[in-house]
Amino acid sequence: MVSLKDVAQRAGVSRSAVSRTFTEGASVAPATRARVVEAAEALGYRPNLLARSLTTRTTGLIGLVSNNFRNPAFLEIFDLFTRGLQERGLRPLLVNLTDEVDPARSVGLLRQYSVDGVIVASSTLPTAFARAFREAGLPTVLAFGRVAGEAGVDVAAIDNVAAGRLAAETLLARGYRRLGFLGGPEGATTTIDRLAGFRAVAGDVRHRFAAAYSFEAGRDAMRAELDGLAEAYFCGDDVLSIGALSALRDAGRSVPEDVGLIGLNDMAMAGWDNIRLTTIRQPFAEIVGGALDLLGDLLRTPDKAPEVRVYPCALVERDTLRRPS
Amino acid sequence: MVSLKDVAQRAGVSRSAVSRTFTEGASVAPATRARVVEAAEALGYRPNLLARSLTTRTTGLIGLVSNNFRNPAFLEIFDLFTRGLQERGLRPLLVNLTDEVDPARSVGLLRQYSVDGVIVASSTLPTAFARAFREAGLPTVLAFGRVAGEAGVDVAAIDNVAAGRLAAETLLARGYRRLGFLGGPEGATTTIDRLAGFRAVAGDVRHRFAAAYSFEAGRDAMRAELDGLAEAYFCGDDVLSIGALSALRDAGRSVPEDVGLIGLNDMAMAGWDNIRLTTIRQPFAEIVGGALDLLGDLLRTPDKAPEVRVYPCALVERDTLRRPS
DNA sequence: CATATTTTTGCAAGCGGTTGCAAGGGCTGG
DNA sequence: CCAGCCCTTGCAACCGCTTGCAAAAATATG
Repeated sequence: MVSLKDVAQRAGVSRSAVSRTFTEGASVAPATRARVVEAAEALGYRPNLLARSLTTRTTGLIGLVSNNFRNPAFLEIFDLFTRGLQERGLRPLLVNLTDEVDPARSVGLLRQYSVDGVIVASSTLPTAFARAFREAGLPTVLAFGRVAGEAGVDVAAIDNVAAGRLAAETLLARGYRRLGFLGGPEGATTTIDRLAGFRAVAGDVRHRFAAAYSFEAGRDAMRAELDGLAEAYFCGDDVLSIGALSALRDAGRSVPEDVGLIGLNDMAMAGWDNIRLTTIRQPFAEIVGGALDLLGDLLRTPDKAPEVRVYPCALVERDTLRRPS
Repeated sequence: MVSLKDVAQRAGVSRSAVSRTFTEGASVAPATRARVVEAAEALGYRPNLLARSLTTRTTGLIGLVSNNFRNPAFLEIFDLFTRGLQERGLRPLLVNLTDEVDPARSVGLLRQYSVDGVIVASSTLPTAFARAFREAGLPTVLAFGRVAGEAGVDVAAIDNVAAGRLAAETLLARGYRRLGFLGGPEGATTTIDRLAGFRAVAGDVRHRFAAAYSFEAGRDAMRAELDGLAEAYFCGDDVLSIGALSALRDAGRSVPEDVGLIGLNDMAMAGWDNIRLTTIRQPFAEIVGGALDLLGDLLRTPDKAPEVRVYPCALVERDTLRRPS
C-alpha cells in the first residue's frame, strides 16, 4: 500500500506538502502541488480515509440500521438511502438488526467503527434503539418511525395516526360499514398509531395483528378473519394487503365488492397490473431526502434541537376499493 | 471519546497493558486485566477499531457492492449477506453501483476505506468490476455472476448455461414447441449464458431483452412480443416473468394453456398464491454461504488460487406451465 | 536461599495521516 | 537596494492503538 511518505519521497517534498495537496483549502504552491499530484498518480496513491479520520474525527461512515429485510418496500428505501448518502460523500455501513434486542450492542458496534451518524430506517424497531444511539452521542435520525413523542431524536416520517384516519374516512366514504384493521407487528409504534387513527374515526373496530410485514403473515391473518369478516380492512402495509387479498380470493370473496382492502406504502408492487392495490402512499423519496437533510444538519451542528419532519400521505386509487358513488 | 490513555490512567497501568487486555492472546496478568476491565467499564471504553486497523492492517470492513436495487430478490440476498457477515465479525460497507460505469472509481473508494475484501453481488454488473477489484489487490468474490472464464476471481453462482438448458428441456417436455427467450439486460453475462444454454437445446429461438430486471420491463417486453407470440417463454428472472404474465393476461392470453412461462430465481414472491410462477430455483442461501466461505478463505490466504463454486438449480413446479402429461 | 526461567510490564517507535508554528523565500513598494 | 509582507514549506507533535524489545517481577529449580 502506497502512503503519504512514498509520495513525498518521490516528489521530493515533505509529508505535510502532500497531505496539504489532498486537503481542501490548504496552502500549497501550484508548482509543488503539480509535482505531488504527478507523483501520486504515478504511484496510484489515495489518502487513507480511516487514518485521516483519526485526526479529523470524521469518518464519513453512516450507520444505516434496519430490521426490515423482508419487505420489498425497503429495497426501494435502501436504494434511495445509499444513493443519497453517496451523493453527499458519505458511506453506509449497513447494520441488520433482525433478531437483535439489545440496543447497547448496536451502540458499541457503531461507536467502534466511529460512524459519524446513524440512520434508523425502520417502522418496527423499538424506539429504544434510536434513543440509545442518540444518548450515546451519535447523531441519529429516525426514518419511517413515529413522529410524536420520540423526545430527542430527529424524525422524518408520515403521521401514522393521520394515515389511520385517512384510511377509515376513505372506507366509510366508499360505503363500507363494518370496518376491520389488519395491522403489522403488534408492538410497533407505527402499528399502534395507525390503529389509533383508524379507531378515532371508525370507532372500536375489530383488529388483528400480523406477525411480520410479509405476504404469509398477511395471508394467515386474513384467513383467521374469514369467519366474521368485516366489510373492509385497512392493512398495515402493502405486502400484508397482498397476502390478505390472496386469502380473500382463495376463499371466494370478491374484492372490492364483497370486501374492500386498503394498504399503506404504495410500493412499486402495489401498482403492478395483476395486483392494483388501493393504498395510501408514503412518499419514500421525500422522506429519505428529508432524513438525509436532517442528518446533514445534525452533522454540521451536533447539538441542534431535534426536529420532526412530517410528510403527507395520499390516497392512491386502484382496484381493491369500490369507487366513490 | 474515551481512549486507551484514559483507561490506562484510571487503572494505573501503561497504555500497552490496556491494549493487551483487549487483544486476543496477549500476555496480561489476571490481576491487571481485572483492574483494566473495571476501569474500562467505568469509563465506557471500547477500542477504536479504525485506529487499531492502522497497525493491524485489517478493518473488518467488507465492500458489499451491487447494482440490483430494483429486484426484490436482492433484498433477500442482502439480508443473507449482512447476517452472514455479521456472524463472521465483518461489517458490510454497502456500495450502490447503479448508474456507475467506471470500475476505477469504485476501486478508489474501496481502497480509501481500506476494506478487507469485497463481495460483488450482482448478476448484471460488467465483469470488469470484479476483475478491477481483484487486480487492485482486493480479495474479491463474485456472487450471482458468470461461473466460467472469469479468470482470477472467486465465484459462487449457478451455471446459467445449465439453467438455460433446463428451461428449454422443461418447456419441450411439456409439449410447448415454438419457444421464446425473454431475457434480462442484453449485455449481462448471465443473460448471455442463459440464452446460450436455452438455444443449445431449443435451437435458434426468437428472443428479446428487457431493459432491466423489473416488472415494467418484463411487461413491456412481453407486450412487444404479442404479435408473433411463441408458445412458451423462458424469462430471465421472476420479476420479469411476473411482468410478462401481466401483459399476457391483459391481452387475454391464458397462462399456461395458450402460453407457458418459466422464470428464474424462485424469489419469495414467485410462490405467492396469486402469482404461483413456475420457475427455476437459485439456491440463494447456499450461494451466499458459499460466497462468504470463499471470502473467508481468501482473507486467510490472500493469494490462494481463485475458486469457482457452482450450485445446482432445480425446477419449481407451480402454475405457469402445463403439467407433464 | 541463590539462581535460572518464565511472565508481565513499560518504553518507544510506528501505522497513515493532519496541523500549529516558526522559518524560509519571493514579491512588492519605496 | 532594502524593508516588509505574505505565501509556502518543513518540523514535530499528535490522533488512538499495536508491538518488538528489554527490564522488572514473579515463579520454578536445585
